[in-house]
Formats: sequence, C-alpha cells, structure tokens
Amino acid sequence: MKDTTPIQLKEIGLKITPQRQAILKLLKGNETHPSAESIYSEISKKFPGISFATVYNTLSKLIEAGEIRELDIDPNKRRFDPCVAPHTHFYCQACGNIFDISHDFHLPLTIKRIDGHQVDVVQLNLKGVCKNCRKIP
Amino acid sequence: MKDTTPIQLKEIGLKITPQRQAILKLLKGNETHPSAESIYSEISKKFPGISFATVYNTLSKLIEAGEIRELDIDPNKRRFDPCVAPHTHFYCQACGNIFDISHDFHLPLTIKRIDGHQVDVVQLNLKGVCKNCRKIP
DNA sequence: TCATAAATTATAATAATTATAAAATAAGAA
DNA sequence: TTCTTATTTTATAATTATTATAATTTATGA
Repeated sequence: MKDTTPIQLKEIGLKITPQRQAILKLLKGNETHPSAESIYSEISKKFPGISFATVYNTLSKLIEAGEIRELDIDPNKRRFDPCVAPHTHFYCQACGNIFDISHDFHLPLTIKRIDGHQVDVVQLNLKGVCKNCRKIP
Repeated sequence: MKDTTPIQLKEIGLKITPQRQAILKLLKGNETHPSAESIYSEISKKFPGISFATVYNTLSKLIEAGEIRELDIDPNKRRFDPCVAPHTHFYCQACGNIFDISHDFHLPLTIKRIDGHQVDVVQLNLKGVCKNCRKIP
C-alpha cells in the first residue's frame, strides 16, 4: 500500500534533523517494507556518517507516534511499513521480500476485546513463495 | 490449542535420543508457545549437559517434518507451537505471553494462490494487553 | 546570540541464533 | 553381541540484529 501522507516531525514533538528528514523521505511511499539495515545502508549514501542508533531511534519514535508500523512477519529481522492502514502482507520464504496484499479478508479490525484480552493490533500474515521466486526452480 | 498427538521420531527419519525424547515430552500438549531458551532451561533440569545447538537442531527438524509450527508473533524471539492445526494467537505486549484464541475468524485457510504468490502459511496474529496484565496498573 | 534539551555519533554490550569440528551414540548389519 | 557408520551431541566460536552508554553536536525557542 502506497502511503504518501507527509509525516510532520514537529507535530509529533520531534526535532527536525537532516537525518530524520532523510529517513522520512526514504519511508514515504516506500512499499518494500524495509529493515533497519536497508534503511541504514540507503541513508548512508547521502549521510555517510549516520549511525545505526539514529536509525533505530527514529524508527522507534515514529512507531510510538503511530506514524509507521512494525510488521511481525520476517523471522529474522524487524520490518517497517510507512502505511499504517490495516492490510495483509505476504512474506516470501525464498527471497525475503514482503508484498502488500490488497484483497480484503474481512478481518475483525474493530475488535477491542477477546477472551478478556485487550486487542490493539490485528495482522494477517501470508507466507510462501512469491510470484518471482516461483519462476526460478 | 492442546495437541497431544505423539510425534514418532523414527517415522520422520530421526534417531531416538534421550534429548529429543525430553524435548518432545516437553512440547506435547504444551500451550505456552515456548521459546528455544525456555525449552533449553526446562530440559536442562533433567539433562544438565544439553546444548542450545541440540535444542535448535531438534526444533528445526521437527518444523521441517511439519510436526510443530513456528510463530511470527514475538518480535524478540522464535516461538514454537506443537499444535499445527491452524488457530489464532494473541501476544501480550506487556508480559510476552502468547495465548491461543479459539474463536473462528473464518480465515481463508485453503487459499493456495494470491496475486500470483504461492501461499503455504496463513496466520492471524492479535496483539495487545492480556487479561492478566490489564489487572495490574 | 545563548541556553538547553534533544539528537547524533562512536562504541560497547547484549541477546538470539547459527556454524564448526571433535567426541559420542543410535541403529542396522554382520 | 559386536562392529560400522552415519547421525547426533557437545563445546565453542562466530554471526546478526538490536540496544545501551556516554560524549559531542545540534535544533530550537528565549
């Protein structure tokens, strides 16, 4: 899902720094569900000095502010999605890529309580072999 | 979901070792969705010499054989479920416990293809604050 | 311009998992 | 039962992702 809603750092109480602006620019409309590592290496091209801590810190603050989401789908690392609207993801166990699935599975997105537990997040994950990897035997 | 189906090591081409038997015994009917660490420390009581590699190796083989499932719900570690029948899980972001949810969300469990991708796994994850943690302010 | 809280960096530490190689063992054959 | 061999286990080191720490730098508002 492409989400190009601009994130206003100031409005979520964060200082505007060039590093953060670069991270936001990279995230905006990004549909690759990047990991911290891929964000770091991309940003490094423009900011050779940026540190991993900055990437993780910024991502944590953005999650806290509800501006991005973290996905629990890649067993190896954290993956981030700038699109916070609920939608299904497909994880390819061959290449590790994550694809957005726009098909509506009619999930109970408004459920607030189940078995006495308070529900804050609902995510449907599909896993298998993606379109591209299926071609390669 | 309690699954007490006995796992026959021999039938899945694995040698019967005391360590593996202990791991299987611990897994059978276990509804706590243990991590490798919790399995290791539990087994260590009976087998003080067991190594982490054995735990991970055994779990990998059991997953390969389709005898247990791995959950993508705990952002910090791998969690395992001896019950392979599809069902929903709830992860408590406060205590880290995972609960089985028996409510039927009518998931498309038989879907084999979507957007050209081959679907092998469908999992619905709920996250929030569990029953017990809600009581404690 | 200044003061200050916040952010960034370099670095070290931690936690989970995987790899390696030597020693031990299960299991089938003799 | 003993032997043989492939498998398994163990000890250990290595790797990977992430988090913590503390010193330095910087954004921001006075």
